[in-house]
Amino acid sequence: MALSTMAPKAFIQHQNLVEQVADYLTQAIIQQHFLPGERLSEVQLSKDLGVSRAPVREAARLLESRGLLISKPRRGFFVRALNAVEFEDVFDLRLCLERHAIDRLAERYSVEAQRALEQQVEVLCEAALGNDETRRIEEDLQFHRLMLHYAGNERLLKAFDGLTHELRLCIALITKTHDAPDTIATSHFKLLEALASGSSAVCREAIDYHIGVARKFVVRGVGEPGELGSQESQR
Amino acid sequence: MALSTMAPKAFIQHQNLVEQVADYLTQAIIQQHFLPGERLSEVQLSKDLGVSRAPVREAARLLESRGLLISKPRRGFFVRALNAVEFEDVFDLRLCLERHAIDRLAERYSVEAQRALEQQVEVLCEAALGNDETRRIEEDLQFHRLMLHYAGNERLLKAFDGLTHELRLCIALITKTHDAPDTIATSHFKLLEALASGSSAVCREAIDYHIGVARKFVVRGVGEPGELGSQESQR
DNA sequence: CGACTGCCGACTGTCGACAGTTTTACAAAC
DNA sequence: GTTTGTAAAACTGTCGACAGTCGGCAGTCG
Repeated sequence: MALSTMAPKAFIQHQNLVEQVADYLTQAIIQQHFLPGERLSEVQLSKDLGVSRAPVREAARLLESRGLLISKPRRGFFVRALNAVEFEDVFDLRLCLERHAIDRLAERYSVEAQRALEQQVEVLCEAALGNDETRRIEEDLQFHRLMLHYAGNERLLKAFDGLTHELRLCIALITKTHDAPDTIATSHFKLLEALASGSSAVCREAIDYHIGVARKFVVRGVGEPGELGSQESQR
Repeated sequence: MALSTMAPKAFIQHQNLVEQVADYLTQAIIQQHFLPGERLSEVQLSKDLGVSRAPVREAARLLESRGLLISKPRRGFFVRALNAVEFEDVFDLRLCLERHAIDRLAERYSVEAQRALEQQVEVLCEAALGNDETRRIEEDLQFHRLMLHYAGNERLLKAFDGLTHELRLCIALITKTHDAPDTIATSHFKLLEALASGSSAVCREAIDYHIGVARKFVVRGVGEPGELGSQESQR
């Protein structure tokens, strides 16, 4: 067999049914095939996907932990609905994490990190010129993931990853976030400049501005508060 | 019936088996009945607890999302082991969240928030005098939960709650964190003073000091890096 | 005509079982 | 003694099924 020529990491995707179902559900929610607040029937999903209820349940639990679904005991799972306050909260938390990250990163800004970020900005700019909105968003998020990664705190990155699921939901709920390509480029270049300067204050100002722009784009157009968004405290 | 005199919220606790199993597992891990890195057998747990494997699996998934367990495909669940770096990361993230929270809280410091926090400090001081170490930790965490809550960002609080599970694990892995009662008291009173001052800089200094002390107490005595702690990136 | 009560359908929570895979134990060969 | 190959045992991933519960609807009483 020619297996030796392949990447050492497992290529045969042993992708669990759970992950497949989770991916399917995530896409369906992001693309609004399920409306916010809608109830998801486990049996219906099992039938549609041709699997049993066990993986569907586990996938739903996974999406619940990611904030895309809400579980109500003996009632089932509902698609998370976000009101304006929750929108603000998500972006505020993002600001919190990224402020900290850029601060840490400025302290330990290696050439490796610099090159990786510059390269990602190029990829992002290229994506911004194309028509694929989804890819643009993903490359944008990837840039920020890299920032968090090189900040040197994996737990911080994990928290950010947890937030990105909701972030994608926020972005998806707004039909148009299409910035002009040059806006995207300069906005990210400013972050690189700030990092290169090494100044904590400059970095903070840059990230505040950067996220402030994104927030403004998204928050505009959010209407009524949905009542399904906030799960009550569980202690 | 005298039901009308009781709280309107549901009294009969519909506690799922999943939650019960999750609580049991959490306690067992915190109290080190399961050692870090140890493999958990689903069938064994089902037999021990007298339930089927389904709720055990779901509870394990829940604890995985909380960072107390690690799942390896086709291998099962393992108790999370934390190395020194991960310890630092947890406290660094905590610092990140609480810095942001105290900043937000200082902007909107209501008398209601002030009274709630002061009351909680009293409860904490009382707990510090007793012998119940667990209760002291819980009351301490509860104080910080209140801070996050009154900061006005529920998503921030949720992130903190997610972190507290790992935080408890960190604390549990250290045998002695026993601060003197007066240290605990003054440490928290300083936070109240800082909030009352309304100065962002003062607040930041106070929270940095507060968490710095806690971190020092915990990080000391962490030895070898455990290999099970870091799950590789999944994208 | 409105409110309450009991029943019905649908669904979730839980269970036991089967198939495929990983681990372990053991024997054989170098 | 170390390594390799094989087989059994244990375990996870998945499935179908049953029981208890929830929401809605019809029937009944005031």
